[in-house]
Amino acid sequence: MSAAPVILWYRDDFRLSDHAPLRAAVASGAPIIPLYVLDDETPGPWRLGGASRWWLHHSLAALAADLSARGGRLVIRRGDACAVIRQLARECQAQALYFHRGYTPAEADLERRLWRELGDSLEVRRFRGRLLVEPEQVKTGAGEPFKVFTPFWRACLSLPEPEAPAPAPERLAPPPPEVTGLDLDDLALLPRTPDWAGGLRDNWRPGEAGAWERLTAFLDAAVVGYAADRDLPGHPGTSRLSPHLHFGEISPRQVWHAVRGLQAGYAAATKGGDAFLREVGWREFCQHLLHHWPRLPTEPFNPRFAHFPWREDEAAFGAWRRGQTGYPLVDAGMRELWHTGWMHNRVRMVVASFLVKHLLVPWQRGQDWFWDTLVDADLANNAGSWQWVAGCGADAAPYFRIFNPVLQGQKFDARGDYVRRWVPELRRLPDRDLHAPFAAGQASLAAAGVRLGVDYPAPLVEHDFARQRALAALATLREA
DNA sequence: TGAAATGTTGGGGCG
DNA sequence: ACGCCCCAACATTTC
Repeated sequence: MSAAPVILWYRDDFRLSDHAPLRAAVASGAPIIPLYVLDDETPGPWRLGGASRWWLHHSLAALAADLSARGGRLVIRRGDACAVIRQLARECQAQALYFHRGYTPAEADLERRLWRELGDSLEVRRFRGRLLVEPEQVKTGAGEPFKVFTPFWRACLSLPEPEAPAPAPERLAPPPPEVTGLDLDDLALLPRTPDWAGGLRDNWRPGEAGAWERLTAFLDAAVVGYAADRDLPGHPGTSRLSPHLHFGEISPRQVWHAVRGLQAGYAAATKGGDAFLREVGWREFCQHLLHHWPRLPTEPFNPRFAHFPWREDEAAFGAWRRGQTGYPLVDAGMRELWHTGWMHNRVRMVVASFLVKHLLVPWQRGQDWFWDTLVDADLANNAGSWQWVAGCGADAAPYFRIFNPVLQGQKFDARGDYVRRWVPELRRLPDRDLHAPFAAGQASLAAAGVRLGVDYPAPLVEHDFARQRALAALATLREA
């Protein structure tokens, strides 16, 4: 007579190592039902985007394989998670439900419902593990949540060191054989007609092993120069861990300890490692912000911006999405995003600033596009970062800080590697004209085979005009 | 995790 | 030799 099974509910924590709910399930000695529930039906603005669906498919495939290798079996179902779990628990007489705490409003709601509806019949246990620091662990002197990053991060760093991560269990007891689920393919997560995922396949390896491959490669090479090189989009100076962290294929605690471990024996990694962990800190900050301000993805954190005179300009928004603004750095970024599902962070700031300030398109529209196209699309990071760029967020860049896309290109892509890669029609322009083809001489354009307005668009707006217009729009907020 | 405008300074050309 | 102007180069302020 085997014990009643434990349901191990997976959601954006698709790993076996450093996984407290899994460890507890193994320790219970009971059969384990690793469960993933795709909720595609519940209406809501944050249904998974296309790139996220692609990643999810492959991450689930990797998780299923990793579980099988240890004797387990992933069970996939679809529908409202609460209803699915209730049904499954009834089917197999489960004794318990273990899962990681989530921080989005929808996840928090779901957890409350689970407790209310199933708490009497099941042992419902929630674990921490998707963040370094729980929202309740850090508060300002006044007892409020932090609204400024630097003191937030200082408070995080003053806490005791995060626990050392635990290894993956060697074996786990399989679910009862009568428990069935869907095939991964039944979820229809992959793009079909057309299959636009070629660039994603070429650039990414979803899953726990792929996450460690990235982290290891980063710590072996790029972390030493990270503080400066992370700003160069043409240089492989960043970790590219963001999608792996979003899907929980690696935990921030594992990243933390890997970096600290390296720093302990290798002084050259001190500065870069700290700068890198600070970026992990921004992730924590955004997750905390969303926890405390659930309307972060829809409403400006700074309420004054509710009256900002945004423009509805579908043509300009379309040109931005397609990478046809006439500013090479902006266009390179948007094309990198479309092709690979990712964009270098420096360029994310520039393209976002361009949309919000040069075009005056609401930041929510940009957020929507990123949500659909980024493999690391994350509700908290996306909302926090767009609000930061737009100037209405917590600890935001002041609205009047307007990036000049030409200067940003000359400064961070001086040799043009990045622009030439993603905007090949400009490849033959000399460095001095590459970031401003509209200002190049006729001879230079002709020599490079570029006809403005034919091979490459003229600028959507002129920078000086757009800058003045954005500042004028901001001025209306002060009057209001 | 800016950029542009404005102010200041100091070297050098020139009458 | 001297004052004047120009204008980088740098600093400060403003948006």
